[in-house]
Amino acid sequence: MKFSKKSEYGLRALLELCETYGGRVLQRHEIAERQNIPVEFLEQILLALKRAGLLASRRGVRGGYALIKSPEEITLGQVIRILDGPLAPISCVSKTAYQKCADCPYAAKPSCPLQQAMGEVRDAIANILDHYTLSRFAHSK
Amino acid sequence: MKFSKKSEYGLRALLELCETYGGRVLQRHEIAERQNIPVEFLEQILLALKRAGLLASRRGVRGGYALIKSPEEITLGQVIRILDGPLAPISCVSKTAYQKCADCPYAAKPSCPLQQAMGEVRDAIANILDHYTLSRFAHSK
DNA sequence: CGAAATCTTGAGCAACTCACTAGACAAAAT
DNA sequence: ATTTTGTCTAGTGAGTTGCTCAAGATTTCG
Repeated sequence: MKFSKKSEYGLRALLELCETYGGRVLQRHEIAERQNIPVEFLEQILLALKRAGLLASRRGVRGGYALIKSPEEITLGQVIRILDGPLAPISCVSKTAYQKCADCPYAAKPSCPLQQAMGEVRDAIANILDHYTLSRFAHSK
Repeated sequence: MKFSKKSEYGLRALLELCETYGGRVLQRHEIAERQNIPVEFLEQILLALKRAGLLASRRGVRGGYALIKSPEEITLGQVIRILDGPLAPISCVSKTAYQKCADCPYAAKPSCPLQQAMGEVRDAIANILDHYTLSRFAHSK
């Protein structure tokens, strides 16, 4: 029931990018050094965030990465879903990636006790993370 | 950010055991069949729950497993921690298994933004699961 | 007592995921 | 043209997950 390093590194990297938002770009090695993250691994994370539309990048000599959206528009939930997949603790209660349980005897029935409990958990997690913006995140530093 | 099959199977097995609480014992194959769980795998789960003091067992011809505590006294949080380990999404916010982050630059500082956000998540999860009893769980079936 | 039924223990294993590494390639600046 | 950056794809070692197997211990019943 843990978040991966990917999410953790991703959030820490965004923390740095929030600071220079609207200003200069940051290069991967700058982020990596300040946040103590293996640079090639960080790269994959930054690229994923770029593909998801959160970051822009420029190659070449004065290249680097920059936030493309304002920190108020980005939530921790978004970031974690990009890097770690759905938040739901079991897939039959996921709203973004629902999947019917294959082996659960309650799958066919009208209600499943597990689903009810896990649904509450999912909602609680999503409620926090989908309302926690990067601006608040970065500001609490 | 998922719970394992172990927790899922464990909870489903306890669902069955709640039904016969105070009455007869259940054998692993009965539970396995009804809940559609591989019997040898289930066994490991039942033994873990036994070692944790939730179940009693008897060997031999009329043997089987039975709940040793009342369903009101057992919470989903307890069960999941037994089978899956701590609930916290990152170990630096775990109350039952705290561990200082090795590489985080905020580890030394007075406050860490990640810790604050993840702490809220941890509390929300624990709040639900540590108050959700097996009796409520089984009753919602 | 002895056989059958059941739990107990420990080991093993294939597939997968995680965290990271490496290397070739593309584009931008000088 | 060369250097500096990002881009992409693939690989890899360690660990975890989900499960299987086999040998043993204990209880009941005939």
